[in-house]
Amino acid sequence: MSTSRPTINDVAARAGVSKSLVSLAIRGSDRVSEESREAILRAADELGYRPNAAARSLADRRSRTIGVLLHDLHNPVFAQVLDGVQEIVRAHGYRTMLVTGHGDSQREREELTALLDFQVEGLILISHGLDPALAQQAARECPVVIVMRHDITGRGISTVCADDVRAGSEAVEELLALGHERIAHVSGGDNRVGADRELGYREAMIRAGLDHHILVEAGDFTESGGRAAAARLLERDPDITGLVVANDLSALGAVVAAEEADRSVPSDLSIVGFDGMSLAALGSLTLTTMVQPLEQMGRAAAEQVFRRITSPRSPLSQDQVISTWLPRGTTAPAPPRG
Amino acid sequence: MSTSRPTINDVAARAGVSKSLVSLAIRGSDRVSEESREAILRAADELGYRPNAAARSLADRRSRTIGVLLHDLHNPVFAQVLDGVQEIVRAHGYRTMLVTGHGDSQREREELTALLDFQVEGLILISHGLDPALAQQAARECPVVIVMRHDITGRGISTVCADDVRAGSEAVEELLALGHERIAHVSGGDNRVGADRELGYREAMIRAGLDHHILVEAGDFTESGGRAAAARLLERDPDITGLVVANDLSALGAVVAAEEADRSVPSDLSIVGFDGMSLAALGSLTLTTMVQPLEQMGRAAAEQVFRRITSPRSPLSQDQVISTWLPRGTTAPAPPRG
DNA sequence: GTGAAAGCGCTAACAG
DNA sequence: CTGTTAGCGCTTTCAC
Repeated sequence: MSTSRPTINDVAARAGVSKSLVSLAIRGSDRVSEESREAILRAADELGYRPNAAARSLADRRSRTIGVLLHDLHNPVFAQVLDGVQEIVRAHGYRTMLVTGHGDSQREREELTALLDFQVEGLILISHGLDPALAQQAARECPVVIVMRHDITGRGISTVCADDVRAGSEAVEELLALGHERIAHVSGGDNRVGADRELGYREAMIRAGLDHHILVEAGDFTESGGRAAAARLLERDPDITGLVVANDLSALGAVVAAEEADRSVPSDLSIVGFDGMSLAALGSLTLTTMVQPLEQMGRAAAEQVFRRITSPRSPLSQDQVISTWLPRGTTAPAPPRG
Repeated sequence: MSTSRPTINDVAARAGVSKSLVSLAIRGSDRVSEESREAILRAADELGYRPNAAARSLADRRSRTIGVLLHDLHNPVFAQVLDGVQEIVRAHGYRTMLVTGHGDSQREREELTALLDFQVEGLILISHGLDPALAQQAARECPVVIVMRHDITGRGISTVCADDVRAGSEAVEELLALGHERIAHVSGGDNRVGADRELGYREAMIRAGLDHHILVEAGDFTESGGRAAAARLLERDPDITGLVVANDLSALGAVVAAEEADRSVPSDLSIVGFDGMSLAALGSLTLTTMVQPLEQMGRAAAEQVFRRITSPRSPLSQDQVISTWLPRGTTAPAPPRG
């Protein structure tokens, strides 16, 4: 059991050398004689020695750890971004320490604090509901990269985002191209990503001269929120033929609402989401969506963190990635006017 | 920037006391005079002091951290278990350190090693493909609780599992009750969870005198694997009316395969999954499934870990939870015999 | 090459 | 109540 693990001293004793030499040998320094190295490695192996990470990061003053705050784990979208992050972090020989705040700001603060207490060397924040003050505060202690929220800026903060306004407009424009006019919107609630997509929707509608058809109900990026909001929209205006929904997860909810309202998708009603989440293509239901390059965003974020760790004076970046239209099973030409 | 955070010494100096007293005050000991406490807390606050987690866990010889290994983050099922885990871990004032192995055994070993190097006080392993040797090795260093794999046992290992054999049988029996006879199975590949569910399927078929209709194709717990396996089954025997699929994720894939084979679900073909994953109810597609109480399993696992941390000699448990039939949109009475 | 000594920031006796 | 003294396990000068 926890009969305390062997320490560097045990190895040193067994190999008959000093602990400094063990330290060097373990980390593969070349200033150790072949002979000593062998003895040390063998002793370590026999003892089952492995360095204590806490001691090392204390002495080293670097944790070799990147902290990642995720909104939550239920939306697979975050997992996709995380994959990109992990790939780069691992490549640098670092580890990632993952926490989630479940969209609760207080909880996010606690978790972030815990990461900082652990002396993470960099922070990647992936949460659309993130409190800007939190991020700015964290940025005083280590490099911070924010994914999906370009509006949070400040000293020490970089961002990796899609152009959500443009994506919002493009979703509308694609529906327009399919002949839709009565296009409503399920928004993403009180946060910048949602607000931007909604803005894009509104602008595109106005540009198309369809201001009078602008119709919005608030969702919250969850499946149930999207379902409820879509239901309200369909009740307010049964003539809607197109629905632009703030993200894929709530768009899946909107599909449910559509069926409950006896609208068949896509023949009666076209639905578009955002994100390109991996599980959005299921069964009969393959969601049309504005895809974001999620893994790529994760990689970009991690790369930026390491750039800043390596050269703290390197410039802060504001990466922007491109969202693209991915037509699948929930969109079709507008039904003939009734 | 990282201009080194204030330490306990800085606080002590500023408050005009010794660092031991600061240590006590910070942790809320009552052996500190009201006067000193105030001075210390104020100094700490002014300096923005927060204890260094690495130093603390080194001196304390406890990390107050529970390590969690997850198969991967793309199957929302794991997120649900994790929620239960986190709830309990937080309640104990501990933190969780989360890693994933993406189903790769070598990678799982690395990540597990990293957790142990960090001196986690307990380990919760949630990965159906887990290598038993890995778990047993880890159990020599700290209490280990394995979720979903009752077959991995050993000194220091507890388990929290559903009775997958029974669940497998029950899925079949429910289909039998709906009048199905030609019931095939998409398995979960080379791991015990999958094997158990398959065994349950086989046993139930045999008990029903339907051995000659036993038909199995191997999936791998992924959506695409389920889709491919289901497609093969439908080709091998077009008369199948029921499909028991090893987990929800692959069941969703099976639904796609069914539609591609022009079988309509559930009127032509009933499909059952396992797990009760939150995203299995989407749009027209609400999957019938054998639900496991995922959050509860997570809580049970965490509670067991703390029980073992608190009293190392407390008995190893083998918790078993109940899977229940949740009929939804992908099952229906068997079509009349052609 | 190798070892002795001095910390990293914190906790934990043990005296006062 | 409070300060002193030792470490926790590891890295890192800096002599030899």
